[in-house]
Amino acid sequence: MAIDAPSRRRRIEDVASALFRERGYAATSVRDIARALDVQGASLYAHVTSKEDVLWAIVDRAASRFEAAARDAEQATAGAGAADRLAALIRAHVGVITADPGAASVFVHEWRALGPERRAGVAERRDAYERRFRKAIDDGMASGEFALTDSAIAAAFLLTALNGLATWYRPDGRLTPDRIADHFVDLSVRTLAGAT
Amino acid sequence: MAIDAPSRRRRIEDVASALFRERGYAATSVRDIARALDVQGASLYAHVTSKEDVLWAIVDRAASRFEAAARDAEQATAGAGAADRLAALIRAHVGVITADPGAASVFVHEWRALGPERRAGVAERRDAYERRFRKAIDDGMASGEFALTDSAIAAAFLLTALNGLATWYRPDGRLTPDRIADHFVDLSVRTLAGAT
DNA sequence: CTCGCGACCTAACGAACGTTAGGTAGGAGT
DNA sequence: ACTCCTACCTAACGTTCGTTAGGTCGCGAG
Repeated sequence: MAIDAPSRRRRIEDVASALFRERGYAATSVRDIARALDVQGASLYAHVTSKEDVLWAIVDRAASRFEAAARDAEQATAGAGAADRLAALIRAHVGVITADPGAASVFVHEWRALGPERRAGVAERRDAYERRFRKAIDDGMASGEFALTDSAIAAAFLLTALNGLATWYRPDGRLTPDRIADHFVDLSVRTLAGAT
Repeated sequence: MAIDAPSRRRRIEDVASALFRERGYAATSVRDIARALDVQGASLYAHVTSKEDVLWAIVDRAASRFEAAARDAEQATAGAGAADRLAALIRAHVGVITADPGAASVFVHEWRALGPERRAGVAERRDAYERRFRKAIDDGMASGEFALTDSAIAAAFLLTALNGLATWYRPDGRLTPDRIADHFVDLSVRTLAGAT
């Protein structure tokens, strides 16, 4: 086997990501995933223990990527101001989404389909992740870099706009991930720091 | 029958809206909807011809509301500048979402579950609706009210942020619909008109 | 050569799905 | 009193779902 051939398990998750993104988890059957791999539905169970397990693997990996990217962004801007830190967080967020839009979209939209305990865990990680953005916004308000009357609604506004990228991004689109990140940083800073 | 008692059909659609919003169309069974109404699953078919028909009714009505609200907003700001027109469009959008978050959320997220012909029709109406925002943004760029380098990505950014409200809005939340509209207009204008 | 193993197959399971058929109860209109 | 009509019921249909069982094939290692 070639050294970098993706494992069968991994290829299943990638195909499932794309299908879950397009139709949603509930509307995608195990046989749909198998058909995209030119295989019988039952054959997947040699590599996978359940359908929800595939969803969990996708969501968990995507969550870890977002977390790692945000951690790196914060470390790289340790001494800088809140606006620079937020810009780095946004670039990291855009980078994770564009690197794997399927997984990112599933993470954003389909995690509700998980069982109660896993869903609760994801909700917690999601909240912690959003708090990093929230903190950067609050710090920016405190330092005068941002001019806002309500950081909670600004954070919700911004994060939804950022996450929307997972829905509409296409690798063959007009803009490269870097250009999109540029625009997103620009738009976000305008949103928060507009002249009052 | 009391004059303003909602019809049984309408009550089914309202309950279905809420369930579709929470779990998605595919993950909600006809028997789930029936259980929420304290009725057997098969009993719904006295009022409804199919599950997809319920989805279609919800989506179609929501689409009509968005269209009517946008039309009114444009008429009310016929002589004003692009920024004022966009502000009116945003207020209208927020108003429709907060008036019926279930239907709005289903319109935004679940229309993909419709059959091909209906889905295509909704996609077209959706595009036409978004073009109204796009036009206001382009007009604002032309008149100098907005300072942007790429109206397409700004429109996508903005519309996703606006639509996100359908996901996180709760009637018993901290902010009234009017206050949310104030914030959304403020944030949007900042996003588009930031000092460059 | 043979052994084991990864990858796949067919067949089938019970459960849940959307939907249909046919029937019952009660209230409103004549 | 009789007849609709609305609203609901139980029972069942065919299909699809996620999943299990058991078998086949080919290939690399000993």
